[in-house]
Amino acid sequence: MKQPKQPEEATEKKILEAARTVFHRAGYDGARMQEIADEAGINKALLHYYFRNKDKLFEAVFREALRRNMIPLMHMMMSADTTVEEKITNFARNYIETIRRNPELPGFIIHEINRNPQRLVENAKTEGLVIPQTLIVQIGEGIEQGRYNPVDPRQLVVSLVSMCIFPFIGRPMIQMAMQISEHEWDAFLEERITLIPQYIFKILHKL
Amino acid sequence: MKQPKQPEEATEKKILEAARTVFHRAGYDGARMQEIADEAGINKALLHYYFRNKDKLFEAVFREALRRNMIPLMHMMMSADTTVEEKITNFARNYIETIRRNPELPGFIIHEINRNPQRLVENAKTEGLVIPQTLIVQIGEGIEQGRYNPVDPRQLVVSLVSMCIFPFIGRPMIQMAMQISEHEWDAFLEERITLIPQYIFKILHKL
DNA sequence: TGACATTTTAACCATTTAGTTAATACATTT
DNA sequence: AAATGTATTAACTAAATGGTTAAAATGTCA
Repeated sequence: MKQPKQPEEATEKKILEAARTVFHRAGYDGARMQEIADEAGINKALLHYYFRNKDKLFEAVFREALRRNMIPLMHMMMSADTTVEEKITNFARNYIETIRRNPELPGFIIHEINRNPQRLVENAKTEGLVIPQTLIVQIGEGIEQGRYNPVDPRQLVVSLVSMCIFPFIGRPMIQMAMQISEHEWDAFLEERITLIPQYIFKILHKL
Repeated sequence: MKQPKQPEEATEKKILEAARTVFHRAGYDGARMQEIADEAGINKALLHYYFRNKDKLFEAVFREALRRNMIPLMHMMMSADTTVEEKITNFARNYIETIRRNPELPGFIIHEINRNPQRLVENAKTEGLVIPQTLIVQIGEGIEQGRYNPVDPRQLVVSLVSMCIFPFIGRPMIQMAMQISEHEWDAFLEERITLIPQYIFKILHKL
């Protein structure tokens, strides 16, 4: 009568997927253990069997989200063998195309970090999330060599990242203010992939 | 023995202030009516006497937050008697200096809008939050007249707004990634007030 | 097959939380 | 000062919620 036992680890996976869905939509405070259990199609007690409590389950979801969100950023800031221009172009495309498939990700992470900034610090330690400054340094060198306008590299990078991330967290506001229909939204995002690097280069490059 | 009755409306004000503090910090789901009562220094039942329930109290806080956050935006997009350049410069200064005094505001609003996008639509109706497109039109005209580069005005305005708002919601991430100390943060923000318009003009203005 | 370990469930428990009630304090008007 | 309406409180209630327990189902392997 009962379902057969799941093959190896399948349950844990189902739980994590369900937890991701619910936590991403509702945040830690808005998420209910019962809802996660329902979403996973299992008993609530089984959640506690696999993950001792809500905190532990959340932590697993948060860690994965952080990784998924930060990896494109770290890749941009690091990879030694690309030019400034390549890093910026790749980042815009890479980030927007990746996050597009999980558009609630940035909002989730940012909300949870602001709810408890300490968590970021601790995860940074254990997960080795030290963000390398290669891009910043590279821009600095370009300025010294007179190839770029004398901008503050940090301000420029923050602007780049802002322009890529904000549309995902501010979508309803943007759509309303700019009168962009649901139907137009995808094209609007797509356009940004190429526009944002162009903007940055206008700021960076000497005329 | 008991405190004397408060002068006229003072209690309602105290409650709203306390509710603002708590809701802004914790969001709707994270806020506790008891916590708000404590913060206001009153009995929990008094909350329900002034505002029938949590929803009604929250709605009051949310409406005020929305107004405070959107007014600078609307002012920029509207005011008939300023140039494109003035609108952009004023907005960056006005928005950053205002929000700086309530840095949790954008995060609060964005989180709550994403939790329930419908609320934005309804508030827009009742509060008359129809955002005028004067700035967009003005930029369009400037392009037609050959004074500006042929950019998409909406993309440009979204970029402007992104650069102004994101630092407030992404602060912990930015500080960590860019290695900006608490002490340096204020100066970093201050710099953006003038930098952001410069960036925008580089994109907009013909060389 | 049957003993043993692992996985899953139903039912339960303790605490928290939004909201209510009924009584009390206070101010105002007569 | 008595009467009346408003503001405030302490104590309570019902529902929701995270977590537990003990038993049942399932798989493994000697």
